[in-house]
Amino acid sequence: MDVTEADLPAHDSSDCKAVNAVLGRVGDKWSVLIISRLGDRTLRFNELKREVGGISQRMLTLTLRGLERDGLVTRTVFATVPPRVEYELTALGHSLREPVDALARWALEHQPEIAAANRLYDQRSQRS
Amino acid sequence: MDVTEADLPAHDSSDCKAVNAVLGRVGDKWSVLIISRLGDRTLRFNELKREVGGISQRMLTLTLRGLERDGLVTRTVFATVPPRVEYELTALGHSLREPVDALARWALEHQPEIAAANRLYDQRSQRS
DNA sequence: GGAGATGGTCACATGGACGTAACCGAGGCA
DNA sequence: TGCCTCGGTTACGTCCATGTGACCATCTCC
Repeated sequence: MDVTEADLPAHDSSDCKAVNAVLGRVGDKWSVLIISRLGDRTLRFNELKREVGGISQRMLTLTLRGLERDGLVTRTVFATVPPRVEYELTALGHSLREPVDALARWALEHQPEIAAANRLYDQRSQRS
Repeated sequence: MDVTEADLPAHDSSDCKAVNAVLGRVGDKWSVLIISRLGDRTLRFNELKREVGGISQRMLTLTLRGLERDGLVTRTVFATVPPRVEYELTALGHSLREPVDALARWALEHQPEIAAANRLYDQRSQRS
């Protein structure tokens, strides 16, 4: 049987676009970190900022807006003073953690091989 | 028990770097497409260029170099004339397909939800 | 009265990602 | 002689993502 077509997950252009959109999100360092932090509990804007560490206010806002737009997090404003805004993973956001964690596990598992390949490659290119 | 630490896949900074390196690769549109194309058979440079479609020669070279450096593909030069160069997934490269395909499957599966969330978000922000 | 926290927005700068096009060297072919 | 293919490399330009720092309004606390 011909599996060459069947086991490519994204083959037509519309599928490809959807996959690339998700891949773009996942390729984004901040999105992944935020989803990871939001995994166990809801966090407020500045809590998130402190927890993630190193993210600028602007990027946090932008990233959260993107995640919200994709239906991965919910934003809840409490009209207290000072204002309080809580971010929480949606069910969709939680379900994304599974494949992302799988990828992270792969990265950790194969990190030594990648590092070794890097060293080998750099050694060779230096020799030339 | 306290699982808040245990089930975060990347927590210390070195792990985080490794994960981000892989996430960067995966977030790269071309890398994923190339790995996908190389999944079933080895391809030559221009075959790959034609198969992927829309990639510039420069980006193909750069992306392949990156993948080679990470030990995901092998580059084999045949000293024929005209020269022939074949690219092939390594075992490591093949193993990466599994989590990446999982992510792609997630994307396809949840594409309608994401699209719906997008529409809803855009509607709301337009109303404001 | 002034500073700080909260959750942003806006203007600006900059670096890196990416595309475009030219060039290359060896050989086949007309 | 000159053009084509293959598999690049290099120079150059452009655009977008991201960081920086200022500003805002409101309330509390010192």
